[in-house]
Amino acid sequence: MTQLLYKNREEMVCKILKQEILDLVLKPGQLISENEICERFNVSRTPVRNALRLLEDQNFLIVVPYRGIYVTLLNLIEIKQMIYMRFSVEVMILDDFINLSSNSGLIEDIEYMIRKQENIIKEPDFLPEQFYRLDAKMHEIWFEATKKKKMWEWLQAQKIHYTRFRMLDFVTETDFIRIVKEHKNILTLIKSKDSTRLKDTLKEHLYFSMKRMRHQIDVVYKDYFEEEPAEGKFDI
Amino acid sequence: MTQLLYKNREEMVCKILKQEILDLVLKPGQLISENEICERFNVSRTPVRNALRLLEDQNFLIVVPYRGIYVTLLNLIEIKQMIYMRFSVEVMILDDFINLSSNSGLIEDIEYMIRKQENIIKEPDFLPEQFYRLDAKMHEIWFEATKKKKMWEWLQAQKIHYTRFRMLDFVTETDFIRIVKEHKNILTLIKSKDSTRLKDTLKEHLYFSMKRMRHQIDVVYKDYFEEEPAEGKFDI
DNA sequence: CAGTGGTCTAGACCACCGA
DNA sequence: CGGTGGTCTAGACCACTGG
Repeated sequence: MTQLLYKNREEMVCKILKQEILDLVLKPGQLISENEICERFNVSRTPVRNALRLLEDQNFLIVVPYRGIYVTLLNLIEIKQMIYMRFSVEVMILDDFINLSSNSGLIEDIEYMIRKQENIIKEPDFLPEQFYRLDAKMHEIWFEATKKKKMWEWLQAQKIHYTRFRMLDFVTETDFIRIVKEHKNILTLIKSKDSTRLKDTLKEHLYFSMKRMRHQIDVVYKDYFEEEPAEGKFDI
Repeated sequence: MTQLLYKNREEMVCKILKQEILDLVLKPGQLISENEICERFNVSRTPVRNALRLLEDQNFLIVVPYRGIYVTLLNLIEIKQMIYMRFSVEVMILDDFINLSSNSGLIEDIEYMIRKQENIIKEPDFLPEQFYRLDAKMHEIWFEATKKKKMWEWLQAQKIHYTRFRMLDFVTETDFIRIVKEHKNILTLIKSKDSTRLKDTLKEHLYFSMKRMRHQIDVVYKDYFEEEPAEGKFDI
């Protein structure tokens, strides 16, 4: 039974709904109902409510009292600010990282991660998720080395909107070769301890997905996003 | 009745426990029990469990399955990383802020906040909480102006440990005059658009509470903190 | 009004811990 | 073993929404 795959019904409901939201089976803006979920999974309200509350905390759902529960729309403002926060923090972290007395072993780690990235995108049955996992692992290296692991966890916890955003990105064509090339660039700059150019390259790297998606956002996936205030559009 | 002060029993339990934790009535490390809470407030497990889950999410409690629920210890590592994140982000924000074309009105806002701070600390029945609220309001100005309000909210949401840390700070003697002086310094540097010195001053400002508390942490409040790995002690 | 969520209870049974 | 939390159900009643 499905039962055995999950610790409990709450987790089952939560995980399944989450995946459906990420996969856009449940569309941004869509209405869902407590009772429907109860019936669908054949469980009582308690585990369903707990699951829904979790999903609300994680920003997948928004509960409107006495009306209904909606899948959240993607929020470009939040995504931009998330990227900005990543950028601010990572600039400083990398600055610390290149000044670490003994980072030679770590540089090898980074080189290894990049090689893995190169290999994986060549495989015929390659899945974008795998790449994003490797990408995250690489960034994690310098957070860990500069003893900022907790910060990395916080940043990860808040990136829900960003995650779904990237999910759209899968559908679109993603230029993994370019991404790996940028990673190599970053590595070179780390080695040469070129703080200034590192900053620019990192900015380019983190903001690239936003630039690439701009058209898709404005046209194809328009309904999945919250209205933006007009002035906010070009000042990422 | 107490009932009328709160939306529901869950909120009542949550708010009261939270305040007791912040006030150190419930001490870091202390064991509490679900059943005790139920009896004490005369409510069933459901609202208590929900309240406890919220407090756990907010890092006030840690639930150890089948054993008990403990008030969390303060975690210096997290506090340090929180300050670091504040610092990284705020450096960049202020850099954007001083380059804003029209920030003259905003500078007046900052001046106004600083004046209020000066006044409030002179009052005889002045409470530190009021000062911290004003302090937060001031920092918020440049987050808002650079359109990074969401980021500010995220940072606020994660500062629980930091909040209790500051709570200890109340007990200790806090040099509010110095803090206001630093604020004035920051303002001057904003006006002169001196990005480099702004960075240093901000660092000093944000890390000051940590330095001041160092002795208290190591001696007086030792039991309230988690063990730190020895090497982490001096590398904030 | 009917429908949705919001709140809560009582009580059941299970799973794990430490003595 | 006894005690703690972990999970879940069934069912009750309330409060707000929209038509």
